[in-house]
Amino acid sequence: MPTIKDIAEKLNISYSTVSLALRDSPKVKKKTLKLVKQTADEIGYRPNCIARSLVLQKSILVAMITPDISSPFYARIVEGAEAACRKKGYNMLICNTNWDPKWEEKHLNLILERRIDGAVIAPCKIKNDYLDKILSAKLPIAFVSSQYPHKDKDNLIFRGADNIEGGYLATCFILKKKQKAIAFIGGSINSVSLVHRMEGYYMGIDEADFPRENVYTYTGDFSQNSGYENSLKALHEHPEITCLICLNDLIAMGALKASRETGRKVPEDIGIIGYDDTYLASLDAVQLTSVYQPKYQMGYEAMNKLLDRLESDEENEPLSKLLHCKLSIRNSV
Amino acid sequence: MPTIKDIAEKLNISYSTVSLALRDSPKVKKKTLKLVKQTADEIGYRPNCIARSLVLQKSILVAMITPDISSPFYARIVEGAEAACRKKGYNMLICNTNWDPKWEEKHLNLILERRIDGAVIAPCKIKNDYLDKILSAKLPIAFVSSQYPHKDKDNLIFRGADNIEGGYLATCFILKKKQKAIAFIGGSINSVSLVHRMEGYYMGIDEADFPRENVYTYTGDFSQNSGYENSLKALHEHPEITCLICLNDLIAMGALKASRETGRKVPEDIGIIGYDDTYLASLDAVQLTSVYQPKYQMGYEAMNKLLDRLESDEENEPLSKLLHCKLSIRNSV
DNA sequence: CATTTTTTTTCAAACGTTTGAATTGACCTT
DNA sequence: AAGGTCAATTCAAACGTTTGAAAAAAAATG
Repeated sequence: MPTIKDIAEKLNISYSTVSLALRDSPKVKKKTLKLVKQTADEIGYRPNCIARSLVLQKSILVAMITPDISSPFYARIVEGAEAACRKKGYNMLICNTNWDPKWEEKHLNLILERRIDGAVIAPCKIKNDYLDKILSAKLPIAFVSSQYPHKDKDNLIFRGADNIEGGYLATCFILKKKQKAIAFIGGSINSVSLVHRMEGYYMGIDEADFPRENVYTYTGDFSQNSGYENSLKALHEHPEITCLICLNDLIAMGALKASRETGRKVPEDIGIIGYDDTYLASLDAVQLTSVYQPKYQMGYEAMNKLLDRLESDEENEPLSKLLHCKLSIRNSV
Repeated sequence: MPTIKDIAEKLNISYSTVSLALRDSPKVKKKTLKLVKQTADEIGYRPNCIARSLVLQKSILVAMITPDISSPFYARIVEGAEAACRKKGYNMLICNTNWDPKWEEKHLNLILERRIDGAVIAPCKIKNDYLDKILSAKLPIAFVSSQYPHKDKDNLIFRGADNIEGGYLATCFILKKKQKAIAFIGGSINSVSLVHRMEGYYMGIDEADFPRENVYTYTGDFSQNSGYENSLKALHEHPEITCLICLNDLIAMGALKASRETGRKVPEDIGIIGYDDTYLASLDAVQLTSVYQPKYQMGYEAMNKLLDRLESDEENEPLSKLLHCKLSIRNSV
């Protein structure tokens, strides 16, 4: 592949001049500039980003770390982040952790070694030693979806939805109608956002004076299958349940299936409410009532803020911002 | 950030030795090796991939270009590709083209400049001048999903499903039952795979001696909404239609909605068949019969083959491989 | 025409690695 | 004691850029 030197030799000028010319420096004579660009085209010259990165000490490369890029929730966040990158001319590395902290660590290490300029991360665990280490290593990081508890918390970029609000909206809504018993389906408490969400759920429950002994909890992971099995179990152990509160839409899909299989009609016999309001919920065949989170916006703003920080030090709006949830009411409650 | 030189100075040895030691060269005394690694740990040394890439002339970085990473079809392909990268220790850049050849070109250019080692691409257009240029620039590229027509075709890596077979399976299946009229919904012919798919569809139609004048075609894009609108139009213009053949699952979702809204029951009054067999089709609430493509496998194998080629020149299995489709029969026909 | 000023070009070091060739020093042979 | 072998280390160039400082060339000034 041709280099700057090749152009220089061909034109019999120094390669400093070529370098300057290629970047439209006003220092170089217009005639030379044109000549340089022309021969660059001719021999098919491409700037070498690697060399450039080495001297400039930045890579114009940024990473996005998510637990599961194939989930409709994270996919939408990734989309937003990608859009922000595209707009600013950055490239984005995508790293899937599969909910495994080991892989999260591995990816973060690689990011450090690649001298990536920064990363947006949707952490898969509430707290991590290596995340602390990375944060003290001053690698610019933005958190999305889940806030990270860190001593220097006020200096962290974060975009996520108000999960307390989201949970609160959900239980308020379902308890407007009379419920005999309700159950939470899915989600082990391993992230801050879930803790908040539960807090919100219970706020609504207490406010409606619904007896806590009629609230059951079934923990599991975030998959459709886990939702299915836990719902079956719940409906079997407590047939009086009139509403399944699912910790995301995928789980709700499983709950829908379980309800139907046990001969219950939705929403007549049982209510089901999801969380995230992914496009699954909006499918005509599904029509799931769900708590909307501004996923795209979260991804976009987190990345955008990160890139802002990379490019200048002036900060205008706050680093951390909690976005509002709202209820997408459809036909499952 | 500390460098090799820092370690060398601290230990009063040359930095060549440090470099060797860090990579476990047998040339360096065990005692020194241990000492080097220890101090590297102490001062928090991280190898600098950029410098390394510059001298080694490779970046251990690979790109995946897709039209739409948020579509369940491509997302699954990306997952497969990502898995292959992870296994071999490569990082993957993800590039979204949004079905826009302009962005495809831009991404390819950046890939060239970044000295990315290679790319897997799911092209958004049947033919492109700049893709030709890139191919002659000898950047290792693997095609996935859509085959690319190129003079040096036999030397291209490709993994995709047999779309002729897939289309054939679909029409054979629906024509086992009696149909009055059928319609194709969605998809403009801009990719080789679609051409093949249509060929397959018609193979089945002709084999069943179904009259071609009872076959209608409605073109559009690949979105749910396009599926919805085209289906409405089709059912309005030709109420006798008894089956909608959708060019992907998203379109089928729209068709499902349109059918329901016009008071038709699925599958009693109208049959709907999708393509790709994404997890949308498998949702309990949806139960869409669809043509399965091995998406994950396509992504995985394309990337894997690409990485193989990057690491050695020996080729054992063929570069290009057409995978089999099969019918996932559910409850919509 | 000699000076000064301005424009344009070149020099050379730097970024952090890798690596073939050269060097050093220890130990063994004869 | 000279020569040879081997292990361990060091030298120095290379990868392809950028950039402040120096130099050269051109233009303006008196």
